[in-house]
Amino acid sequence: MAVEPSTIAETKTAAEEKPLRVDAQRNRDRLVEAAASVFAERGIDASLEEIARRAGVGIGTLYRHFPTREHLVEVVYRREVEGLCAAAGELAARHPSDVALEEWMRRFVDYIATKRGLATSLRILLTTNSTLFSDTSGRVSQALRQLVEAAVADGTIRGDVDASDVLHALGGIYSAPDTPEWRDRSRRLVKLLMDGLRFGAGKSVKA
Amino acid sequence: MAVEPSTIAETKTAAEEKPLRVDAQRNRDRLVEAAASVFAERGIDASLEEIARRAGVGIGTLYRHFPTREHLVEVVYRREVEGLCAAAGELAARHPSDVALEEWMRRFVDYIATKRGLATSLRILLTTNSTLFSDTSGRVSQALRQLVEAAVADGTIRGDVDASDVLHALGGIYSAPDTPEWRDRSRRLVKLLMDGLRFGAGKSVKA
DNA sequence: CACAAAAGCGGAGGCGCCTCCGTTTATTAC
DNA sequence: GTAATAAACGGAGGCGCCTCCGCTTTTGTG
Repeated sequence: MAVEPSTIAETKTAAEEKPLRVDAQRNRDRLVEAAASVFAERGIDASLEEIARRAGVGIGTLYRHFPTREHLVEVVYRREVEGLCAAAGELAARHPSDVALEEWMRRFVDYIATKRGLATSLRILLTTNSTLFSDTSGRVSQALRQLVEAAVADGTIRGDVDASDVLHALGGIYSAPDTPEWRDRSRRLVKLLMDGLRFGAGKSVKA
Repeated sequence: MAVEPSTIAETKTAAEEKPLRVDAQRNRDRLVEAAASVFAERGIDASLEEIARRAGVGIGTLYRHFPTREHLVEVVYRREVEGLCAAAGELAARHPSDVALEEWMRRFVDYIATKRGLATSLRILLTTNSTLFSDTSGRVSQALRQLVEAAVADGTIRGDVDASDVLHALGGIYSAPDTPEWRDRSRRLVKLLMDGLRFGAGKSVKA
């Protein structure tokens, strides 16, 4: 899926199959953008007409590009994963490795918050498109591994853990239903986890 | 479907919880009746408004009785199972036991044909209402057992099989997707199965 | 029977889904 | 540049979902 022409998903589609007419590509991008924000704020059952409206295109255009709601959901989902993974590299480049890891986990939590709503819709997708999940979950854990290994390597977190441990530790996030306090609690969990990871590290960033 | 007027599901609801006003009960019955026939001919996604129309009631009435499509589906489904099980007893009383068994299996096939379409909707139901399945499948296998045991007992079918064998043999029906010839093939399967069951029976009904 | 309260009715109305097709815009060829 | 063709646009229209609430019918009580 074109990991990066100019960062993420928007332009990628151009190179992908048929060279789509420029207006078509522009509209498609707008739709994805609009869909991401509308899904985020109204949930997965948001009105497709609102998405079209917000993208400034007709409803017909939306349907031409995305014949079903699920198609649109999938694209948005993939885009989010893409962004999350790209963030790993950027954070690693810009921050001390433990901070990068912490920040990335924070974003992961937000991402899960989105996906939570998508769950039902994804369930449907998974029956049709089974590559989707293995595909993306592989990418996510790879991104996490990169961060964890870097932090272990330079001693900002303890050495006796690996990426799958951390992923497991984050797993607890799923359990909480959609209570309003869910987000806060998850953040606390991330902080707690980071404290644990930093404890007993070879050295700390700012002694 | 209505296996016959005053045996089954229609009237039962009255006694079940609150003694529903007579007009309400009448409308409810009409709705179930209409739903059964509309679902049968248009599939599970049939318009609820058409059901209301066919029942001769307003759409509001439909929604008052059945707040969601799934509620309505469940009632229809249960009613069908009820009919199928009741048929076992009646067939046993009116026909030689092997003929009763054969006829019942034929009806079972038709029932599955209906359920096929319902599958998706039922999947949703099952997450909510998990008694439904165990409940009904128990009933069905009990009905089958009754027929098989009777036929074994009077020697019209071979003695080395039991109800679960037969149910298993019928299981193959599920495998076929929704080809148009599906129904015919299933009938042939039933016939074949019956021949196998009669073969080597202690005696046959009409020597 | 009469009357009030409770229960139920039904359909208008607002919204979303999705298709269809006449119009517009980009692309390609000259 | 212009013309021809293909690609894409967009929104009207038809249908279904579901809620809401003023009206009707039943039921209980005397």
